[in-house]
Amino acid sequence: MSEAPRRGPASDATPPKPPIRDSLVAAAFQLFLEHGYEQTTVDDIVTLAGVGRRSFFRYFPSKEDVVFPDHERCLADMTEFLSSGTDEDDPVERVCDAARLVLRMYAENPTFSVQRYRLTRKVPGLRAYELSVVWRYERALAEYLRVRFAGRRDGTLHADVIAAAVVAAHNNGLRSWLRSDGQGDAAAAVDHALGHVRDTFGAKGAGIAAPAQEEPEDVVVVISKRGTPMWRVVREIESTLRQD
Amino acid sequence: MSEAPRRGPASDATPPKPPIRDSLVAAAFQLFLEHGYEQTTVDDIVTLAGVGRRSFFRYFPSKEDVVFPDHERCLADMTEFLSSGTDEDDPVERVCDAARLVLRMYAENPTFSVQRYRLTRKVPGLRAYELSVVWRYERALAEYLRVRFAGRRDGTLHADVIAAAVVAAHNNGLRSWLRSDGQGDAAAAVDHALGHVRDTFGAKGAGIAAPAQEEPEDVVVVISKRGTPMWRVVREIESTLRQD
DNA sequence: TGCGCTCATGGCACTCAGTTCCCTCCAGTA
DNA sequence: TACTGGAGGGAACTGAGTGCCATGAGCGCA
Repeated sequence: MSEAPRRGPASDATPPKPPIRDSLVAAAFQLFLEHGYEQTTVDDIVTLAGVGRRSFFRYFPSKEDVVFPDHERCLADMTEFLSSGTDEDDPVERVCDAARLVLRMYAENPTFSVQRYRLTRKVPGLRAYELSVVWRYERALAEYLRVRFAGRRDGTLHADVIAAAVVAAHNNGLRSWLRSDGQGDAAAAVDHALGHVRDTFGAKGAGIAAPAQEEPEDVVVVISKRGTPMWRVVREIESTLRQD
Repeated sequence: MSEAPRRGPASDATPPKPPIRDSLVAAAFQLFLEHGYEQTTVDDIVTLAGVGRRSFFRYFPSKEDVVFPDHERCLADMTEFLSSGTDEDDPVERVCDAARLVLRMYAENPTFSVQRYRLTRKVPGLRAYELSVVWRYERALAEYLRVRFAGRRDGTLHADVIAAAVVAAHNNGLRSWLRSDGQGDAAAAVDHALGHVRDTFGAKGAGIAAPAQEEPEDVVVVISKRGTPMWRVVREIESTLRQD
């Protein structure tokens, strides 16, 4: 049956009865796959799992959470990974490696991940929930990059764009692996996708248009197409001179 | 009181009684700002608006939707804008312009947009809803780019990454404007942010601080001391451009 | 004029997610 | 034995969202 995701850091010796949390996840996925997500009520789940209804909401804040039982831990792992780096790390490489942590979580339980992928694709509520989870990953990456790019002109803009690109590339690779029913090489797909991001934004790619980083401080260079409307040129200048 | 968002394409002659939809939006925002989103029930809204509870759910599929009353139309505008382009259009320019459509919607009602921004920042449920809206914009951009990049190696990957970058840049500019309580220049902020995306991904980088490998013929370079009065800079540019 | 049709609205009751409050059970302990 | 604290169970409540039906206004048509 559907494999339960990894336990928390509790005791590893639980031979006879699986802990309630795992029972709930297993029961939920069995029913979701059999009758659909919306057709399954929380009462159905707790009945199958043999626990009280109140206990469900003790382990999962909402019905949606039971579908993503390990994202909270993964997010904690990611923030810890990012905060444990040094200033020597290339920032883009670092966030790419952080994204690989998420991939690893998915790859640990291929059939579970594929089942969940099929569920989230067809249930709008679950898709929305997943978006909010992905958003938290993206925020974690962006926060890290904002710190690393602090002081740089348009640092937060760089951080936000690169974080979004990394997440998009990761998801592109991840989804192509999930669509293959977990048959292909997940790491290869994501590495390939992240490679493009690194080529675009990475250190040797010279970054995006870092304006005047090497210029003397009191000079601004504006390059504009001949024929560009004047109001647009003025607007560009104004927004550039405005310090963030 | 809180300004109602733009009507649909209905009759423009409705002097005495605002249509039910607008009454609901106005009543909802009044209560949300006064007591908070979660503290306000749908019953409160319909009572204040003077309509039946059942009518609320006829106009808005959920309580969250009343906070984003015009996104559906904007999304339709965007998809229509994208599908009405030609193959001559630069794809990156096109999606940047599509993003500007969203900005225009926000800029049309500054105070409404700022109020909504404050709400979505503090209510997790609304934030999640907004994420799902943004996701649909991003999907529309990515779909367009996938078609334009069809046949190209890693076309869908490029499409996904660029769409994500455009959305992130747009949101970066939009948020900075929203944080200024709608005082700053929204278009300038977003143009500036999108300029970086164009410089990173665009075919011809014709923007601020573009990597200056362009044909000199198309390009004007203005060098100016920081602190120079704006009128002097503008005059400099104008006189330069007038030379043709 | 009156008949029937359609459509917008209101009202009522229902399901179900999520919460609050309180209960029991059990382990450890003095 | 009594005390205590935490884990779990259960009843009742709130509120979002839905289905069903009644009402009433407008409208074409005989």
